[in-house]
Amino acid sequence: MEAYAGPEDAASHARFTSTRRNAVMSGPPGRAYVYRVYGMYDCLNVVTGPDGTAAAVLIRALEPLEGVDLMRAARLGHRHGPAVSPPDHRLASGPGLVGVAFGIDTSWTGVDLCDPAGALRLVRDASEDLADADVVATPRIGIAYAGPAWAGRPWRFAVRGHPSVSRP
DNA sequence: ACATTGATTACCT
DNA sequence: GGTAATCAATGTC
Repeated sequence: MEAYAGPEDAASHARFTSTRRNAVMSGPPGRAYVYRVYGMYDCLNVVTGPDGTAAAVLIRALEPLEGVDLMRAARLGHRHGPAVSPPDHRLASGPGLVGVAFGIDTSWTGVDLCDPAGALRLVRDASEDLADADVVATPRIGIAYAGPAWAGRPWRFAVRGHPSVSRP
């Protein structure tokens, strides 16, 4: 995952004046912010700042634990679904692929991810204690345009050596 | 109204 | 190593 701040963050979508795309970033936390990159991939963020403060976390990758068959089906049905299917652990190993695997598009923006009855929600899985996970912090990916001061910040977090992480 | 660009990925040599 | 696909948003006229 990767952290993005408000107008002061030269790498953040919130650096621009509020638009229909990024307005939700300034709203209450726990909501979804989905944007389209390069005209093809829809990337999922979780709004994190308090209401009135723009901030969000981009879900860059995740490990498929259940519904692998559904993810493969979603991938095949996607307009940019690749011809060959990857191994299970690579079904969501990138921000664009997370969107493809879950069938998420920009219409999901604003959805409350903390609603226990929601179709897409954040849960705490007590069966796996991530407090002991070997987490590494690295610079964010693909934001060199923001300049060294921001591109150099280690705001990307990943489990070290995890097979589902998008890049080492 | 038109030109440029990106929080990416898959496929090619 | 390089490039095509494809569009919302920004910047320029």
